[in-house]
Amino acid sequence: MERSKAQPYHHGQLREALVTSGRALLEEKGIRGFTLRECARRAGVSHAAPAYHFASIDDLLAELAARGFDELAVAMTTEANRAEGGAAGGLIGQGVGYMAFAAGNPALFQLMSSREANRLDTPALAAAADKVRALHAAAVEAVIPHASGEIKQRMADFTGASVHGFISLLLDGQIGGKDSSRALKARGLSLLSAMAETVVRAGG
Amino acid sequence: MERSKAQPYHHGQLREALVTSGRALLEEKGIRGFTLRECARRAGVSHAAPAYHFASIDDLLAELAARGFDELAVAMTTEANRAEGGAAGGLIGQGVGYMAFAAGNPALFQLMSSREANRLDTPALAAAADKVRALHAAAVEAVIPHASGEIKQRMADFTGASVHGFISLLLDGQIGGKDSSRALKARGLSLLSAMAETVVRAGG
DNA sequence: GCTTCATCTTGACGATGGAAAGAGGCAGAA
DNA sequence: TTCTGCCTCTTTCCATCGTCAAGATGAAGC
Repeated sequence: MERSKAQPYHHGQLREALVTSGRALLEEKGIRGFTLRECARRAGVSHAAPAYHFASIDDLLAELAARGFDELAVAMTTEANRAEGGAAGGLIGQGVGYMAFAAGNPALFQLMSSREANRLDTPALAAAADKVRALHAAAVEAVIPHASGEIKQRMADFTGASVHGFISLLLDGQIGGKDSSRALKARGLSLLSAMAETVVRAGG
Repeated sequence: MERSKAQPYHHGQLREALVTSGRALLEEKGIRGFTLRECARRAGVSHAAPAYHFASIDDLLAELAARGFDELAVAMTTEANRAEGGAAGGLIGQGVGYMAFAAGNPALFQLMSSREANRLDTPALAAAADKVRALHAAAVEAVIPHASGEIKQRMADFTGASVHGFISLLLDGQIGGKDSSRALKARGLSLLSAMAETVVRAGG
């Protein structure tokens, strides 16, 4: 069969291409609309080609989730570094990065947030999620370095739950149904600053 | 074909049977492992029988989610009524009911929490979710009846996000990985009481 | 008893995830 | 250079899925 130069027999970058097309497909069709064959189609290969790179569709989803956590970590770090206000500002910045990532990649974020319900579990995914958690714990630690371990953990629970819960409910339409994007950002920032204040108080 | 008395041609309660088997299947196999045909099999009917009662598989999932919200509302109300400590105790009770329901029905809860990602949207589902939200708003209102509308809303955001975020992260293994069930309950209660205290302070 | 009609079954269609077998092309050995 | 082996991709096949269309069943009203 004739083959154009754009689609040689050996793709060469198929794994990356599948991750890219898969991520787009996930956001377009949602978790339940995601199919391996459509990913392959968009990457320009046959439906069985992905098998060599991903053992199963769940393996590809797990890879997408793992890369999502990597990217989430970058977003959190970037915003934390840009923020002013010392350690507390850094913690708020992490929250901003977290929410911005979730808002920008809602379906991927939901996949990451419900990998248990979707039965996804690979070492790479666990490690990527661990890294995000460590980043968050370090930010809390920086705000209240002299507090007890228990208080630090409680504050990490509290801040993590607040940020994750707020953006999750928002993306799911449970809060702020008719508010403007601008107003929602203000509500998010308000939540973040109140949250940071609570942590600071807990450290004193 | 011969038919046992247990499986007459007309099931009679098929809709209810499908909801029951579907709910069990959801918890067993997760959202991505859920199939309409398996629901029908467990209900003892042919694979096409559900079509008369549910327009599509998404329609059945939406029904499961809607009933989940109904049940969640009952759990919240029951715990709130049982709680002591006035309005603040009631708010805490709602949180206890919320977490208990989520912990007892993790897959269903995740379905309810990501219906956007799963593209589920029916009037009954929206109404059931609204009722839960109204219940929560009323509990906050009862704690700080004299506060401004903005503060009430902010406190509802805050408490909703805290409770939802905590139990979501917990069910997904993001927090409390190796802790005992007892310790986790304590952490949850600690979070709830701190949360209620924050609301009370916001009202003064 | 007969009709009617909601309910359920059977059978079919296209699509999916996955396995098996074979073709294509690159890279190292001769 | 040519040959050989292996990694990659295609083709073909299978069981299963959701959904549709057509037919069978039986309860309820006449």
